Amino acid sequence: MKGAVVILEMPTKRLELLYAAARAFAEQGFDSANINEIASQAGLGKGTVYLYFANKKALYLGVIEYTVTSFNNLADHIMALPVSNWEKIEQVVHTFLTLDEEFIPFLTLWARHQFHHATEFQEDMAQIFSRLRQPLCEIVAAGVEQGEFHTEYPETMGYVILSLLAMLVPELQVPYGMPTIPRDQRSTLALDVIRKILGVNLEP
Amino acid sequence: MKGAVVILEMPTKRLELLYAAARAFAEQGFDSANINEIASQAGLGKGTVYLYFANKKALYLGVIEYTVTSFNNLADHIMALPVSNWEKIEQVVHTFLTLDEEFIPFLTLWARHQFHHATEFQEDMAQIFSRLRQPLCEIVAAGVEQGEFHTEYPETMGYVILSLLAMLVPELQVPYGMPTIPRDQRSTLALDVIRKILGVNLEP
Amino acid sequence: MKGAVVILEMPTKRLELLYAAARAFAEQGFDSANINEIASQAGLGKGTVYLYFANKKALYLGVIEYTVTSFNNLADHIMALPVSNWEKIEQVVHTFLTLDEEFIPFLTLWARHQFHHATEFQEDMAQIFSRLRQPLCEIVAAGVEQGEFHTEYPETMGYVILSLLAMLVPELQVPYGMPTIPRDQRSTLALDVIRKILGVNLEP
Amino acid sequence: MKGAVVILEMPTKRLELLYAAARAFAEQGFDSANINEIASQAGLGKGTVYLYFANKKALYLGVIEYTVTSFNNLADHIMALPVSNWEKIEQVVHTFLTLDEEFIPFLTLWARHQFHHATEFQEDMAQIFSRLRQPLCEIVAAGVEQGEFHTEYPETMGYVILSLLAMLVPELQVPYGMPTIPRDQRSTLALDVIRKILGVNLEP
DNA sequence: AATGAATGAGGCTTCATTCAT
DNA sequence: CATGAATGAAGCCTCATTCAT
Repeated sequence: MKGAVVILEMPTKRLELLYAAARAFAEQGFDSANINEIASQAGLGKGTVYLYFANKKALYLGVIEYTVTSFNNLADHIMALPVSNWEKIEQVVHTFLTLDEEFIPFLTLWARHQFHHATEFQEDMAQIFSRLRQPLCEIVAAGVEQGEFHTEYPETMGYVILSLLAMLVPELQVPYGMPTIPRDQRSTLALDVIRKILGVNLEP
Repeated sequence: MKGAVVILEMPTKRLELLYAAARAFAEQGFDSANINEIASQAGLGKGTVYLYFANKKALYLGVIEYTVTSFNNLADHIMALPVSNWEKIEQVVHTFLTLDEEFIPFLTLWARHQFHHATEFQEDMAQIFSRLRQPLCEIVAAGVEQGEFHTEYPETMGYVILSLLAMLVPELQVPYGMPTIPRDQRSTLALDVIRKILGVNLEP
Repeated sequence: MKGAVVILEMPTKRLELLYAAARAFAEQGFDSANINEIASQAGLGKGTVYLYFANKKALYLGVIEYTVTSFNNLADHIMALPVSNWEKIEQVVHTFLTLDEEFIPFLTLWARHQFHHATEFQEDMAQIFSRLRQPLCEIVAAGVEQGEFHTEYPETMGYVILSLLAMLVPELQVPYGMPTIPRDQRSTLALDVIRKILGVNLEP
Repeated sequence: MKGAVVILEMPTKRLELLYAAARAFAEQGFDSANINEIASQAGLGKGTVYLYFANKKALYLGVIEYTVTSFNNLADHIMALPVSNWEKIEQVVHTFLTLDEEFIPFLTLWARHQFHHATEFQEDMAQIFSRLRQPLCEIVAAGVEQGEFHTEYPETMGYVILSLLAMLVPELQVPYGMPTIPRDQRSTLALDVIRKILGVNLEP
C-alpha cells in the first residue's frame, strides 16, 4: 500500500479507501464504479465512506488529488538531484516505467485526464491539475536554455515525451492497438526517441 | 452533416442520431449521456431512437462503428495515392489536423479508446477496432523497408506519431495542460518531429 | 375460420382480427399481447387495427362479445331441439368437448372470465357476460321441475357441470396438475358424473 | 397477518411485502400491478422491494412459493389426522371454505394457475406447483383402495372436488355468473355433491 | 381503407445518499 | 467512528396510439 510515492500522512482507512477507489474508477469509470464495492474492497461498510468523503465526486477528486501529490513528490525528488538535464530525463523515464503495480490505477486516471479529455468535473479537475508539476517540461526548458537540447517548442516537447512514456506502459493501453514492447527494451526505446526529438548528440 | 469523411449511405435520421450521440458521448461519456437528450438533439422523440438502435449500447457501438469506417475511408484514400511514403505522411498529418469540426466528437471517442483505456465494452470495442486501418504504421513500415525511414520499431513509431498528432488537436486536450500550438504551425511542428523520429534526411 | 359456431356476419378482416386477437390474448394475456403482432397475424398493418377497434380494450371486448354471441348461438340451437332434458345435456357435453380447434382461444378467454376472476374491465365484462345464456342451468332447472333430475340447487349444479366440462378440455388446463383423460373417455366420464350429481336413474 | 396457514418464518418486511404483492397481483394481474404501489401498501419505499426480491418476477414467484408452502402446511396437518378418509374430506372442505380473509389473494392466484391457464412464467410455475400436495387426490385414492369410495378416476375426481370447492368461494368468482350460496350452506352442499360423486353411502 | 414512422407516458430498476443504531 | 437498511431520484426501454401519406 505504501509505494515509493506515498509520503502523505493520513489515516490508514482513508488511504485504503483511496486505493480501492482508484482501482474501481480506473477499471470502471466514474459512473459505473460502485460505492458499495469500493467500501467493501477497502474493508469498510458502505456508510463509512461518507465519514471520509462528502460524496462520490469528493472521493473521485480525492483520488485525483492524491495522484497529483504523489506525482509531485516524485518530481520534486528528481528535480532536486544534482545531475545533468539529460540524466534527469533518464531518471524520469526510469521512474515512470517502473512504477509500483498498485500505483497503476492512479496512473490510469492521470492519463485519462492528462491526455484525453475525460468528462468528469472539468472545473474541479483543472484546479487540482494546476498543481501538477511537469518535470519533463521543466527539464527540457532548462536543457534548451543551457544548449543541451534543441527544440523550438520546449513545453510541447515535454508533453510529447510524456505521451511517449504513457504509450510504453501496457496497462495504459487498450488490449487491441499498439504492440507491447518488452519491459527491458522500453527505457532504451524511449531514450532513443527522446534523444532524437531533443537533438541530443550521441556520445561526446 | 456530410464532412469530408462521410461516405456511408444511410437514412438521414440514423445519421443525425449518430452525430447527436457522438456529441453527447464525447462530452459526457457513456453513462452520463442521456438518450432522451440525444433524441432531442437529433430532432427526434425518445422512442424513435429505438427504431434505429436496439439500445443505448448499440447506439454507442454504432457511433464507434461509424468512426472506424470513416477513418478507414480516409486511410484508403491516402494509401492509394501514387506518392512517396513521406508525402503520404504529409497527407495524413494534413488530413488529421484539418478534420471537419463536426467530426471532432468522433475523433474524441476514437482517441479515448485508441489511447487511454476507456472502460466501455472492451470486447465489442476490440472487434470493431480490429477493422481500423493504421495508415501511419503501414507507411512507416513501407518506408523502413524501402530505406526511406530508419527505426527499429516501425509499428510503435506509427502509434507514437499518431499520439503526437492527437496532442496537436486542442479539442482532444484538456483545458489545462499542454499549451495550444497555433493552427498554422501544427503541421510544421508535427512534420519536424516526425522527420527526427524517422531519421528522414532534410532536403539540401 | 368459420367453425360451426360462427354465424355472425362481418367483414372478413374484422373477423381475422378477432381470431388473431383471441389467440394472442388467450396465450399471453391482455397486457402482454402485442397489437403489432396481432395485426401481423391478421395480415394487416398495425395502424389498420384502429380502423376496426377504437383501442386495445375495445379489441379485447370485441373478442369477448364475439365469444358470448357464438356460445349463445350454440345454446339457442341446442335448446330448440325437441328432445328430453337429459338428451340436451348430452348434446351440450358433446358440443363442448368437440369444439373446433380454432375456437379454443375463445374458450380459454371465456373460462378465464367465467370461473376465475380475470382482472380486466370487470364492469364492461359484466355487461357483456350478462347476455350469455347458461343452457346447462336452464336444462337442469327444467329437468328438476319435470322430476327428471333431483337437486336442491339447480343453478349452482349447472355451473358445477360447466366447470366439470372445462376440466376435461386439456387446452384449458395448466401443463402441470390434472391428468389428461383420453379424448374418447371424456364424454362418458362427464355424463357419468353428471348423472350422479343430478340423481338420474340409470336405464329406464 | 398470521392466518392459520402462516407457519413460515421470515422477516416481517418480507412477509408484508408478500401480502401486499399477493393483493395487487390477485386484483390487477402481473403486468398491471405496480411495484411502487405494492411497496407503499407494504409501508415501504419502492427501492426496498429490491432488497427482498431481485425483480418483479421474483416477487411474483415468491408469492406463489409462499402460497404453495402454506397450502402444503394445511394439507400436511389434515393428512396426519387419525381419522377416516371421509372425515379427512370433511376437514379439507371445512378448511377450504373458512380460510382467513387475508389469505384470499393467495387463494385467487392459486386458482388462476391451478385451473385456468394463467400466462405467467409457465416453466417456473410448473416447478413451484410440482411441490403442491393435492390432499383430495390422495384421500380419494386411499378411499377407493379401501372400498370407502367408488370411482374409476380417483385423481380426476380429486380435482373435480377441488374445482367444486373453488366455485363455492365467492371471492374466486366473477361478480356476474354463479349465484352465491349462503356461507352456512356451502359445506353441506359441497359434502352432498362429493358424496354423490364418490358413491359414499348415506348414513342410515 | 391501409400503412408504419414517430411519439411519449409509464414502469421497472439501479444506486448514491441518509440516518437510526 | 462504523454500519447497512431504507429511500427515491433518475434513466432506459416498451408499446399503445396517432397521423401524414
